[in-house]
Amino acid sequence: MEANELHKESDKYSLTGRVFQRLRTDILVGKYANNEEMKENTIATDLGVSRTPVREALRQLELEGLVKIIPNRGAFVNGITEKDIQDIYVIRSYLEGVSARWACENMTEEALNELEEIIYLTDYHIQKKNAEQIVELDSKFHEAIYKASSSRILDHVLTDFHQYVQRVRKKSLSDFERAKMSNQEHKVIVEAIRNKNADEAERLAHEHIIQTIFSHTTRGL
Amino acid sequence: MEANELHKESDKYSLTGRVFQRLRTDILVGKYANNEEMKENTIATDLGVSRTPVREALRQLELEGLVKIIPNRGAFVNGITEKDIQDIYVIRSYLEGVSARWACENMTEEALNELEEIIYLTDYHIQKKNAEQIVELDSKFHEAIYKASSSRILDHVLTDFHQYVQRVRKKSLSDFERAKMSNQEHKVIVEAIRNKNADEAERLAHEHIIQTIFSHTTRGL
DNA sequence: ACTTGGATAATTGTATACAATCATACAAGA
DNA sequence: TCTTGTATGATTGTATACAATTATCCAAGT
Repeated sequence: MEANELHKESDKYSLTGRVFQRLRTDILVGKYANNEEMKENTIATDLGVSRTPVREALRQLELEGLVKIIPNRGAFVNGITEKDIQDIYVIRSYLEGVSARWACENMTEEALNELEEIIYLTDYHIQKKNAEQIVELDSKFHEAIYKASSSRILDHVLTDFHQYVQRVRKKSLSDFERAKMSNQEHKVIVEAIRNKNADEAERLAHEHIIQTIFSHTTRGL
Repeated sequence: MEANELHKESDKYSLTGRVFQRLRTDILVGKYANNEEMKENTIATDLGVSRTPVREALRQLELEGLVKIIPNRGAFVNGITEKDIQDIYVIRSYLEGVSARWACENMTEEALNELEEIIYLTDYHIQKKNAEQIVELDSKFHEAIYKASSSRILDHVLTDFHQYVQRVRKKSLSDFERAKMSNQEHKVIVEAIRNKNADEAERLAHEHIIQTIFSHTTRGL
């Protein structure tokens, strides 16, 4: 579990938080069949904990839409479909645009330098063909812009969606040709933000995600 | 609590669900000061329940970002600010656009007729100056389009945001001049959807929310 | 006066116990 | 054979008990 994947302090320390993360991952990577019942007792004994943290985790997952709880009946898996992923990308394409726009007004010099450092490092790892690091840096890049938008609402929803798709398809950037183009797109986005060209930043960030969708669908990833 | 305000089955029946709704409303309408500590015991005795449902509700609220839980320390209110509301409107303006676009492909004849019925009814209540009904119909209109987008992801996030701002400012459409314009905008949106003019539908739905922001800020609501 | 240490109280975290609800199976009757 | 009722077991809902952690207070020492 990478550090940037948790947005609740309690995730690190509390049992409930860990159970939540665990179940979320398990659902997203498909360890549960869709509509499968998630019995509190079974999960609890499997994980070696009591029912209490399991219940709390299940109720959190319900809020995220990953499980459906029918009162007095139980919790049932609501995995995300291929269409859900596609939808999320489209939604992200718009919101990343807004994020880049707002970053124009709020991004600090340090944050900008950090972005450029990420781009530089990414170039290196593309050369070395280090898929793992490329994905990691891509996450950092996007989340840095989320933060720079200075909107906790936008940051919250984008981080959620980003993690959502991230977990399902880690393989996105293992096409090194696409990774190269992607990093190039990152470059011009940062340039637009540095020049405080909000319209351009929004358009470029939007197109960037659209490109990502395109490269997915054409390659069947 | 109107029927369209709950998107979890469990809300109706379980104690946890009711406590969740109650605390959420209380936070949004400002019954708790920002950063105020929400002690499990206090809330439990206040509501006449045990700590268990309160804990589960608090953890759900944490996921929504309405409270911040510090492990072994407690839960603290994270109320939404005026800026948060503004941000939500901007985000909605984009996503309502997407929603209208997708509705072009998926909306059934019945759903379209329902939309037109809502518009017709709204005209009536504007004449009668029934603010309550106007707000209610406005919600129905938007949520019908969310549903018609045939995207559970988009529906989920838009419904959340819509409820968010709804609860904070019920007064939005009590300006009858604005309500008139709003309904006019609804009319042309439906027309665009009926004609399956996706670009136009998106643009109009987007502008519609922008107008809403504008009427808020200029009137200081 | 200020800090530090430790006892005590308050609060959260987790587990368990009990109550309420629902699913299943099976038998009785039409 | 099909329905229906009922008993039984399984599962969830809620409350409570206990453990772990943290906050508070006060006294002792510098």
